[in-house]
Amino acid sequence: MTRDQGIAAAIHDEIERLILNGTWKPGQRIPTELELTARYDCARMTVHKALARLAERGLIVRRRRAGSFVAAPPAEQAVLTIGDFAEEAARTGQRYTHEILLRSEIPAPAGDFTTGEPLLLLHCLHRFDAVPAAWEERLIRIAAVPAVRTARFEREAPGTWLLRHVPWSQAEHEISAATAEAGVARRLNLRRGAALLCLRRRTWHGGGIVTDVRLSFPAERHRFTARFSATTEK
Amino acid sequence: MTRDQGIAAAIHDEIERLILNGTWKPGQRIPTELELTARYDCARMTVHKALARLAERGLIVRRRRAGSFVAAPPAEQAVLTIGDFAEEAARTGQRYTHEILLRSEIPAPAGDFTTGEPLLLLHCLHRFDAVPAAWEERLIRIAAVPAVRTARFEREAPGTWLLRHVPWSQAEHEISAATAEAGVARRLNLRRGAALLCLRRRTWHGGGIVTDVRLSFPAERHRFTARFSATTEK
DNA sequence: CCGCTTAAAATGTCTATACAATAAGTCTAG
DNA sequence: CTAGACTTATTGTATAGACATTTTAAGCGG
Repeated sequence: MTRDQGIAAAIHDEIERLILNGTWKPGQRIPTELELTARYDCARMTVHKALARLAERGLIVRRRRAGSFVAAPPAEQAVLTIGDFAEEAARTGQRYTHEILLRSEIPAPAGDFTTGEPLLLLHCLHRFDAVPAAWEERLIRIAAVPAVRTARFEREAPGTWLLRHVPWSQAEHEISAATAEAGVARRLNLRRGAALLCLRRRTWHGGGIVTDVRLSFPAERHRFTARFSATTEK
Repeated sequence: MTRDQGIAAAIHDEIERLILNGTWKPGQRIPTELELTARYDCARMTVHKALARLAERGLIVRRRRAGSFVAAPPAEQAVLTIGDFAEEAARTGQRYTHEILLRSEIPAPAGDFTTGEPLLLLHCLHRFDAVPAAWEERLIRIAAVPAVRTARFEREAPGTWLLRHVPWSQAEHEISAATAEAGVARRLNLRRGAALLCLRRRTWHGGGIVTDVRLSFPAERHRFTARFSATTEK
């Protein structure tokens, strides 16, 4: 991370280090741009760029006339990466397969969709090395992705297919736990009442909802992990 | 978001809009800095600043000599905000209380800590409106936060107290589901075998682990939600 | 047609300067 | 002592120019 070239990057990294190792504490005022300009013997714009980046990343807060201050540590945040199944399997050397168990066009129920609008309903079972790993129930608004009508989802699972067909969407995620009722338990090869880790994701594009998916994972076979660092390690 | 002042901000926002609404598609080449300089009738540095910001946010990819391209949409990511209990309760108008049920100094077991090092072990029950909402088991490395020895955790829960005493740490989160075994079930007033949503968080500062906490939530009373937008809505 | 060199296009960074915007501090009148 | 006006320190943004860096593309010799 410190291998970046450039004076501005060096200043940025050095100040970041001072903040992260506690030398400069939250609330403390840091030197002004002019002082840093002198210390590093460079142009003010160069210092400014370094500080602007630190401010954008939330490590410092800047106020005109008052100066720059080390920010208070943020409320705990976690950046979850919801991996693509195929990708995840590849990483762990497992074989991934999926199977569409239901495919049906239905009118939208009340809720997030415009009632009555045509939707595609899919049920899909995901397996890692032939063992059921996730159960997916998905609704897709056909008007948002007309091509979905002819998609067969044989090579790609619906989620992966959509990622390629709906660029730059927004999503809302909800993670919860539940106990398996009979239908899901049978699909996932669990006993009724087993704990499930559930992920619901609704995806939007250009103001309209695109898809609403619920994924259920056997508790002992899946977990979400996230590393959060103040420095948003890239 | 578009209320920012300035030419660079305006250019940034306009290009962002073109990408998000699909006018400029992933992979597509966007105009060069020089072309944009002409289009917006401003200095190259101004355009550069706008594009650099878009690149940092991951909406475009820039390659010298080749040009700038709309990036492929990222793998699904979700930014989870793990709210402070007290804060969360205040937001929903509930009354939050916590109770320390165990406090004990123990030598570190094998694992993430240096074996044998003195730790503080805490068990804590969190309640919303007197109803058990979360069960916390926490280890704190005393050497990392010596002040913890004298902290009483009467007004503040351990997590909140630590946030104030350990600035700018890093953390790793793990979310899973489980079924309640007897001890936890009793604390949370659940029947055995009920589904739990579990969060484990390990926090580091300056190279050393600070605390390792496991939180268990009754499945039907808690969920994590996260909104992800390409635009990292602040 | 291949591999090497060379030119050039595009982005990356820095400098120096100017002026704008904000808000903390200071002074003054009452 | 306080309200309001003024000063000024500090950050925010823009400009124009210079040079560095990277990598595609072109040209050329074999």
